[in-house]
Amino acid sequence: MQRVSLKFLAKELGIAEGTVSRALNDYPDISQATRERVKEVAKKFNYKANQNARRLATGVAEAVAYLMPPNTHAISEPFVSQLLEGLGSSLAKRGWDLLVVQASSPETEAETVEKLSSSGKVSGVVISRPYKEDRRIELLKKYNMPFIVHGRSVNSADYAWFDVDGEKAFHDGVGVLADLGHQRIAFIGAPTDYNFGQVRLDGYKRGLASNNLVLDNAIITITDMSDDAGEAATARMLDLPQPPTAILCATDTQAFGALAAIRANGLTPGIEVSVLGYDGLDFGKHTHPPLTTMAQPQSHSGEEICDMLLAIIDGGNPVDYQELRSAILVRRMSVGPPRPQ
Amino acid sequence: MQRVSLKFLAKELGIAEGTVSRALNDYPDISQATRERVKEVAKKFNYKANQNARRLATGVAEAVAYLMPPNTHAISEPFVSQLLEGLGSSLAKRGWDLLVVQASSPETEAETVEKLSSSGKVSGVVISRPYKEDRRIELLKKYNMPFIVHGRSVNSADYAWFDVDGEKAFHDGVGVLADLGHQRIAFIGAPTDYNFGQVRLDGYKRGLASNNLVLDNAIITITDMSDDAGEAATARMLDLPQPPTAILCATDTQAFGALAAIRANGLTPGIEVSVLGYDGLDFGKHTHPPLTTMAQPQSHSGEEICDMLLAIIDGGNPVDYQELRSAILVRRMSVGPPRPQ
DNA sequence: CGCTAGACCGAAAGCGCTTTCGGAATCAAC
DNA sequence: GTTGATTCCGAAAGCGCTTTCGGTCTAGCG
Repeated sequence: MQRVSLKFLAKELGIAEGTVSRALNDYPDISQATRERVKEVAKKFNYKANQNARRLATGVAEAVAYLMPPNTHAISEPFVSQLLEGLGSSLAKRGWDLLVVQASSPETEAETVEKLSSSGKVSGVVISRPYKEDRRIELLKKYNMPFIVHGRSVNSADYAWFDVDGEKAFHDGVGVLADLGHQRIAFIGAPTDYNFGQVRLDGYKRGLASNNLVLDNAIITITDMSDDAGEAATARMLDLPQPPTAILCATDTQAFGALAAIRANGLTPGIEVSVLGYDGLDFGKHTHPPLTTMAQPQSHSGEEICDMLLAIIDGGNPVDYQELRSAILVRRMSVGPPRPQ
Repeated sequence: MQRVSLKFLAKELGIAEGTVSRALNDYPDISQATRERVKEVAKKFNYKANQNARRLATGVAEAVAYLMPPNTHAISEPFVSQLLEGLGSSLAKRGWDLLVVQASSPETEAETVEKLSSSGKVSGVVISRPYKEDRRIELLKKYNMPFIVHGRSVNSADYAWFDVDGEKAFHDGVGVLADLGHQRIAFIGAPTDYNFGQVRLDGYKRGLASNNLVLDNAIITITDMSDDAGEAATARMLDLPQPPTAILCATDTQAFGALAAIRANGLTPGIEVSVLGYDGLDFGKHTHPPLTTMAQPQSHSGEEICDMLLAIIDGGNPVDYQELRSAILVRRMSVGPPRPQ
């Protein structure tokens, strides 16, 4: 199979290489006639420009990278999949590529970002779930690489981001529980070196204050975002002299574990102990009982993030691209009024 | 920030560009001394080769693409995430890139494959969940692009693949149900234009035969792979004059829906009606009751698939890379003996 | 001390495309 | 019929790297 290049087409058409290129790229200084002739022959021979050459010549990569969250198994988390899907389809429409890159280890992360920035492979990158202080963000800024973060770090004034207001969500979350009559509301949180972990904790605390509830460290557990961790944390807190009547979880997955622990204790989630999750996973419909949760409006966030990034690549000011969304409550069966004692 | 190129380094070092390149790439005709000197300066200036130039010059892309399954929302399916993660980490170790590409629409799929093959962007591709007759596979063969398919099409003799034996799994699946005493075993399947859909159906039918059970089309429903579809199918079959006592589902997600339909009918899954899923999703632990399922051994399949593909890119014969795995039964609570009538 | 091998490096030719620049051809207008 | 403006295209110079080829220099040998 003869590799069909510009040169080949040019020879075939009897015109210059540069002319073929300009015709294909719709330059205005090419007559309608030759433009059509060129395109026709190109299609006939199924010509596809060599992307590497094109990128080298133009200096634009027409590709963006998604930097996987640092912890392992992150991609299996639904939010990553959702995001990737949105990015992918949005990019595909413009003919751009989506690179998904994983740092092989936390140590090589900086290296990875640097390589991404200097190697010309991509014209922009999106990262998610930043730490409070995130090295990647600093690096990206330093290298002047357009980027957008899905989430925020503590200091988010000078870059583009797309985030859901976790502080508000958790503040309001204790609100719904308190309104139901709960006085002793536990919190299962995520590691606070993640900014979202910190923020959700902050929201919880502020929610307590707003409802004149006392903060009790005994019913606050910071742990990782797995169902097993949620289960262990719940089991422990249920054994307390004064167990909580409701549990607020930083992630749905933790909440799944919480439900299991409650049942294992012979109690009924939603009746004896309420559980409120966060994420809005569809799976939550199928838990026992179905999980009440605060859903991230992530339906088209991938597309939106992509659009924002593209705008920045086109020269937009990152600061103009900061979007804050609100979570919305999905009422299912795991939250109810406290049982009268 | 001065773009640091080979030329820049060469000038800095006072030696020729080509020499710098050869030093960096460990050519044997460079003295130990200059090699070290070059590498040191390269590191000092944080030199990263422009990948586009490199790829253009060498003709090798050092990247592979994952072609997303054609249906929408496919990426949210756990198997895709798992695969992507394995591919990504495996590739990262070698410094290769992972492209995830989505055809913007089914019509443009062929176009997408052709572009992938001709544009020099990648040196190999992996696709999953092929149709019985899959256009992409034909195209990939035609263009002589190294590839491996996750799954198989009907005619899988002449390319590389990695698959789980769905036929056997479903044959054995009706076996475990039959051994428990079930006589009326329903099947909720996936569209049979997907090869895996066909194969699972075939396995089910053969399982019926092996256990001297009659095949009744009334309790076979081919539908799509969502929980809602599973729920609807189950609801319908439960309303039959002779409802099934057990239901075999092509995917766990359908099984989740089946559980819901059974409960909605006032019955208890695992007691009155058994449900056996397929996929081995972790989330199945949290359904009500926990889902018994046949798990795909997908822990490191991404890595394995990557290794196989790389071997083919290195000139290996695709036919030598065909791996068939077996699903394993994960016993949870949704399967039990039929209730004596 | 002259000569032949290596060892090491410089020069240059691409890789396949884009894009600028200028020249030829065409056309209108005087 | 000449001029000036247009239109259209060819030529050529890169983009930043790799890789071949040949030349210089040193070392080793007789």
